[in-house]
Parts: sequence; C-alpha cells; structure tokens
Amino acid sequence: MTASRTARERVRAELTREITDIARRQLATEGAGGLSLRAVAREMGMVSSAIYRYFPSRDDLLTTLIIDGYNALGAAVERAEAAVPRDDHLGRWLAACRGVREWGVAHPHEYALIYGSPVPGYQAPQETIEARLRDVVVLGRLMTDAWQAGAVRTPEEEAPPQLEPDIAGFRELMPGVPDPVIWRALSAWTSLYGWVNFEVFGQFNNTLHDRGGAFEHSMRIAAGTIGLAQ
Amino acid sequence: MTASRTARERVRAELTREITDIARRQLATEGAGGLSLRAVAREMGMVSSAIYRYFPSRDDLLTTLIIDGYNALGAAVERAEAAVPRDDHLGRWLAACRGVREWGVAHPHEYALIYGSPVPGYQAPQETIEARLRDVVVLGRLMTDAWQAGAVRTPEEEAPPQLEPDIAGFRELMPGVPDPVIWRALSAWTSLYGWVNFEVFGQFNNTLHDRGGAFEHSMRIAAGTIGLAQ
DNA sequence: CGATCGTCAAGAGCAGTGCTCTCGTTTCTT
DNA sequence: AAGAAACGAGAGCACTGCTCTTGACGATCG
Repeated sequence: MTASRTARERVRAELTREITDIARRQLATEGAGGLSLRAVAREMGMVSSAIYRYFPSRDDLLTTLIIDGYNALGAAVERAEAAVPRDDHLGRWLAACRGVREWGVAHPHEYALIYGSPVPGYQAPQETIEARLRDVVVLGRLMTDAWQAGAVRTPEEEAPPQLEPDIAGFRELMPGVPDPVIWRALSAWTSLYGWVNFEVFGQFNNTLHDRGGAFEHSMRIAAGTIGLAQ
Repeated sequence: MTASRTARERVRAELTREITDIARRQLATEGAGGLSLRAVAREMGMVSSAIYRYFPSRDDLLTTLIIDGYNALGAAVERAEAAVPRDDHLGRWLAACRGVREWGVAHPHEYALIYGSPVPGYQAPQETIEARLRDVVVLGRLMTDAWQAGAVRTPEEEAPPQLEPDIAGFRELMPGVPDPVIWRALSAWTSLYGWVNFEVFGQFNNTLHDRGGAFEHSMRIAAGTIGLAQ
C-alpha cells in the first residue's frame, strides 16, 4: 500500500501543487477577483472540469491560498524577529513590524486576501486559525520576554474589570504579563496593522513618500505606547 | 431650456438615484463581489442594457457607491464629534472614534468598499479625494483646538527631520500643531482604523466579545499616545 | 403644425465565468 | 485477471459584463 499507491498519489500531489502555484501567480497579478479556475486549467493544458478533481470549488482553492498566505506572513515575521538579539526587545518589536510591512507591500494581493475584506461569503475559518496565529505568537513571546526582563513600563491606567474575560486568549500568549500591558500591546498591534492596511490598500498614495521611514517612526511611537524601554 | 429639459432630466436623475439605491442594497446584502448590473436591472423591471444609459460600466457604479460611502462615513463622524462640547477634547476624540466604528459595523460591506482591499483594478481616485478627507478633517480640527487650548502634552521624541516634507498634507489640517504631535496623531489614527478593520473584517471573531468596551479602552490608550489630557 | 434629431428601452449576441454530468480510459486493488 | 476507484475530456446550464442594432417616444426648430 505504499510504493504503488504513492505512484498515483505522487502525481496527484504534484498536480495539486502546480494548481496552487499557478493560482498564486494569477492572484499576485490579477487579484482575488481575477482568479479563474478556467484560466488555471488553460495554463496547465487541462480542461476546466478536471480541476474539480483536485479542488471541489473555487472557494476551496482560495481557502488553500489563504492558509498559505497566513503561513508565509507568519514565517516572514518569525524570520525577521529571530534575527535580533533576544534581549533587544525594542529591536525585536521593530523587526517584527518591519516583517509584516515588508511582506505586505511585497505581496499586496495575498495580504489583501488574509487581512482585507472577506471576498465571497467568508468561508472555512477552522483550518486557518492555527496558521493565522503565527504572527501574534511572535508578539506574545516578545512581550513575555520583555516583561520578565523588566523592560516594560507599567501603564498608569488599569484594565477595565468587565473586560477581564475578553482577553483570556491573549493572556495565554503572554503568561505573567499584567492585563494593562496586554491592552497596550493589543493597541500597538492594531496600530501596526492599521498602518500596513493603509499602505497596502493605497490610502497613503500621493501623501506619504518615505513610507518606510514614516512607518519606522510610527512603530517607535507604538513601542512607547506599549512601554517598551529603548 | 429649463422646464422642458428638466422634465427629462428629472426622470433621469430619478432613475439614476433608484439604480444607486438598489445597488447599495445589493451591496449591503451580497457584498461588492455580488453586485450585479443585471440583478439591479431585473429588480427595476428594466433590461440589463438599459442600465448602461446611466452608468457606463459596473466599475463606474461602484465608484459612485464608494464616494457615497466616504460621504456617509464622514457625515457620521462629523455628527458624532459635533455632539460633544468643544472644550472636551478627549470626549471629541472618543466620539469621533465611536463614529467610525459604529458606522463600520453597521455598514460592513460599504466599509470594506472604501477601506478594504481595492476590488478590481482600482479605479477612479480623483473624484474621491475630497469626500475621503472628511473624517481626517475632523481629526485635524480637534487636534488644532486641543493644541491651542494647551490640552496636548508635548511628546519627548522629536520628529525625524528627513520626514519633514512627508507630512505637509497633515500639517495643513492642523495649523500650528508641532510635527511630533502630528506624528502621534497619525499613529493613533492608524490604531483606530486598524481596530475597525480587524473588527469589521472578522479578525476578532471568537476572541473579543465586549468589543465596544474593548474599543473604548483602546481608543483611550490611543488618546494617551496623542497626549490628550483627560 | 410638422419635420428632425437626440434620448431611450429592448433584444440579440459575444466572450467569459463556476459548476455538473456523462463517458470512455487509465490506474490501482484484490 | 476482474472489479473498483480515479481520472481527463467534452458538452451543457445558468450566470456575468458589455456591445451593437432596432424601433419608439419626446423635445426642438423651421
């Protein structure tokens, strides 16, 4: 049940991979709306109905691309953050931010697919949750390290008590970090993705020019909001 | 050239308005991808080709909806912020934020149209720039007032000098406000829209529950980042 | 008042889409 | 070797945006 079966399954895996590769290329050039199963089939020299042997629907193919996108972004953030010395917490934060931004501007359509408006009737969430957490896991580890090292200023305000159960998920990602700090990290997080959304989706066109520099400064401000000592 | 001509032009304006109304309703239920000229025509009892007498293309109809969306959001923000006493600068900031969020969650598809991923090959920017500034104009006035009233703490860091020409557009919106403060306002701005993007696009599903409360707290943190005295 | 000219709705049609079904063929399993 | 499962090809359905032509209505000018 191994060699012979894998003979067929190997070509199946090969073709599946080829489909997703072509689809990703189409996505990168045309955008999500321009992704066409027939065009993919045409480029493969297949007939359109044959694609359905590998993906039951167009949305299913899109879901695969979404998961791939989350993983690619997560990997980029992990790689960027890992290149900084562990005790340079501000540097780790800035590197992670840069990782998000640079991946986003390099792959705008894929970024739009995962952080933009949900394209159809939004589908298949369950399989994506694991992949989608990779970037925020990086933030959690970084915050945990910084807090344990005493490198985080405790904010003046208190966490609203009625919101205590709401951030349980985030608390697991940063064990030991007090709630007010978690809230500030979350706020900085939205600032990061708000910026990248603005830039990738073209809201900064004809406005900001040195976007890399402006982003850097903005993320330093966000680090200050978190209370990260420089 | 007045009465008789307007007789025809009146029914034309009437039909144009009816088309956009139906299109907006379809947009609200189906999303941008599900907006179909043929469906609009069907609902009006017209034949599909007749629509093209009023809108030269589907993208053109979408552009109209985008401009309407910017204006609706801008009006909502203006209304929310205007209801707060002029000298309560923190309250004005929070009200403006609430205006953005509440309009976004109430009209998710329209919000996605204007702040989400650009749907086709992004089109017609020039006519939208005026309408799209209405919300940020509110922020600018609020910041100007707060600064003149001495209600803004001057940040410790300096503005990066090489970015000085980059925020010229924002400087016009807040005359007299020093650059470091402008940068912090911009950072809070991205935090606001980052949050609303996350919420409207479903990134907070199964995570945050009391989103209104969490949003409020996050925007208070953002106000602290700006340096708005409470 | 009557001719004219622009505006309009309707219809047919083109090229493209996602998706389904059927029909032989190939490949693997037993 | 026989049966079962997987596969590619093709035709076809319902839908889309968009174009072109045709005929009718209504406003304008001689």
